[in-house]
Amino acid sequence: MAKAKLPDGNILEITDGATVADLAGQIGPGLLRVSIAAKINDQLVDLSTPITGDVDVVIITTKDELGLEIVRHSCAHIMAEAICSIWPAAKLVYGPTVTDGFYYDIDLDEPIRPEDFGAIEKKMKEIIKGDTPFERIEMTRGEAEAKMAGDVYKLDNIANAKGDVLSFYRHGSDGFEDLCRGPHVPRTKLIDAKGFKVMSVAGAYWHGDASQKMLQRVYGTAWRDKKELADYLFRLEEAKKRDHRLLGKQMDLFSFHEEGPGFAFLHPKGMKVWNAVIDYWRDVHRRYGYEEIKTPIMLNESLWHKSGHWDNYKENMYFTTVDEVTYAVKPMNCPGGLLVYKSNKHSYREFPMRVAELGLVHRYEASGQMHGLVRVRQFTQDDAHIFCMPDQIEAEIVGVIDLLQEMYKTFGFEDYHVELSTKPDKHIGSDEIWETATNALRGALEHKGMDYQINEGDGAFYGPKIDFHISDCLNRSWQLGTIQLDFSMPQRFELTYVDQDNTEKTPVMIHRAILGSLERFMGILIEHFGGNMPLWLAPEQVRVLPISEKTNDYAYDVLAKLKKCGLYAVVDTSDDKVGAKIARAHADKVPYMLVVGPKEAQETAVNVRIRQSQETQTLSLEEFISTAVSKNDDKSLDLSL
RNA sequence: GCUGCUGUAGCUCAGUGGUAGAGCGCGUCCUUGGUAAGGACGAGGUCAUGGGUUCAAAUCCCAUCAGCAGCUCCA
Repeated sequence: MAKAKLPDGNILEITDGATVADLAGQIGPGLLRVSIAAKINDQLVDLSTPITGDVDVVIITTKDELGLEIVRHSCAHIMAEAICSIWPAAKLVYGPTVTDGFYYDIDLDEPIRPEDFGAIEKKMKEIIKGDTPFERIEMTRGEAEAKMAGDVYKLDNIANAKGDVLSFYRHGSDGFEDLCRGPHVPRTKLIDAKGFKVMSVAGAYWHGDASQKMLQRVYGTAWRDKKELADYLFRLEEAKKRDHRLLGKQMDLFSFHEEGPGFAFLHPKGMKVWNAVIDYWRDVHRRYGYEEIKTPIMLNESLWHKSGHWDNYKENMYFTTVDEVTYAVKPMNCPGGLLVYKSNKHSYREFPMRVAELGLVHRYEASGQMHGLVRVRQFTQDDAHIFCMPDQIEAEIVGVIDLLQEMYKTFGFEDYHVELSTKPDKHIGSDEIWETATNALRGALEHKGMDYQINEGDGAFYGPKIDFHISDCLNRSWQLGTIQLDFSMPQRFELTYVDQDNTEKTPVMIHRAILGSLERFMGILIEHFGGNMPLWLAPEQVRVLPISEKTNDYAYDVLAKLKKCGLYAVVDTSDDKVGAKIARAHADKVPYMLVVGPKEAQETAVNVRIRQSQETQTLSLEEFISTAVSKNDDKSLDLSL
């Protein structure tokens, strides 16, 4: 007798060689109906797997996350069959699951188009409704190779597979087979025929290598049922409404033009957000002991030879020639900053020396890389360089992280992730200095108790780094802050300081940015708040809505007082009804709407309605202003009065 | 950069090998209305750009530019 130990501690005895499905049936017929696969001794297996000996068994059902992933992967197989039946020339490459769905990479000369999705889905539904079993077929590596002879993609998959026994899965009335480790749902009908959708198709290089053939990657999503799918599609639509490119247009914050691809034009309202960010940035940097400098946006080409940018980065740089002298538009601020450093002799007594610059840089990004404000060709880095001695590194990194945490918290960002990148194969500097520096970075992160991921070998050639990433409305991750140690620049530029013993030494240089690019940061801010900016960042903070022309005079009085107190206020004297004015103020995402009519005019009061709320409250004008001003000054994220 | 898709009024989008459309916005007028959109009239478009096919092209074809999705890249 085999013994199966269940997660609840119960031990069931079953006939040796009986399958997981038999076991599930024994526990309860209801369980068998929703069972998809199982874990035997932590190994994922099909329901049809026989049980031998004493084992731990966890049965995976449609309700489990893992079950859903198996449904998605099985759905990928079914989509592959559907595509092969429509395009017999299609060659299958690789079809894994991803967040919320799956994709299948396909090599097919004829393009698959969105208008074909309906036909693919129809065929998939037929296959699901045919309710054929997923059968596992095992064979040796040699047999698998013989079976797939001539199919470069599957032979490649076989070569990459581990172990001597490989498996294929067969389903469908036509006996569609695909190389796969499994497991799969036992029968096709375990996938809800109304719970999946073919989403999109895009190019993807084989092996993710741009020198390889471009395949067609067909994306799909699959859920437990129709409702879950509908919820997902709804969430996706809602997320798209937060897109900063859309909101930037709707809220009149910025624009892009064909005349300058990748160059953002900030409109008056966008500038208000921008300046609020910068004012705050300056305030924080003063408090953390930074000086600020400004260096030219273009400098003689020779400087970029010296810095190494010309050798490593010239394809991405802009150049201009005047009077036969070539200038390079800076892609980074450091060389300019180093010239400032070199203008004087420095002593260890000045260290740590923290020098910040809001530097406008240009990088010629390839056309397909541009994305709204978050990937542009001209952007403003909130850069700073810290010059210090080796034993000051860790304390300085801790200081930068403190500053970063304070700023992110003020903006309401809690949900960022941290990566530490270490020495790459191609690098400069001794192993010893790399180790000291990497330990300093790690030590600082640990001192701050931060969770981080290590990217082994992903550092810059000139030093290790810590990056801070945050996701946009569609869960695409973008880098904001970065802290990089640099062993290259101080040498190339022969930076020195005079140490205690009166000898000249080379300082350690730390590059750091907190917001990264102000443009990118603004894009992320907009998405983070869905356009509903907190008071201190709102481009229009208060809108005064007179009930009729008769109270326009009072409305202008209110407006004047608001402006005098430094609030961005506007009055809406259009001859719309107050309901229409409120609707428009909501659409414009104005934090406070002040409705004023004869009643309010008589009492020098305002009837306040807060954005996204239905409630109103009447306050004296004085009280409203003092509360709003203090919330503005405190950078409060909360609008309630 | 690569694959696919898209480009029509300020914005969002219909549309068709034969006279250019809607809603919102904008302007004027009526309306002076108490909390999520009152009414009338009007202005506004070389249908991205350049070629080609055709009696005829905004529509079909090619190229270019720009944007979108994904891939690759981001020293």
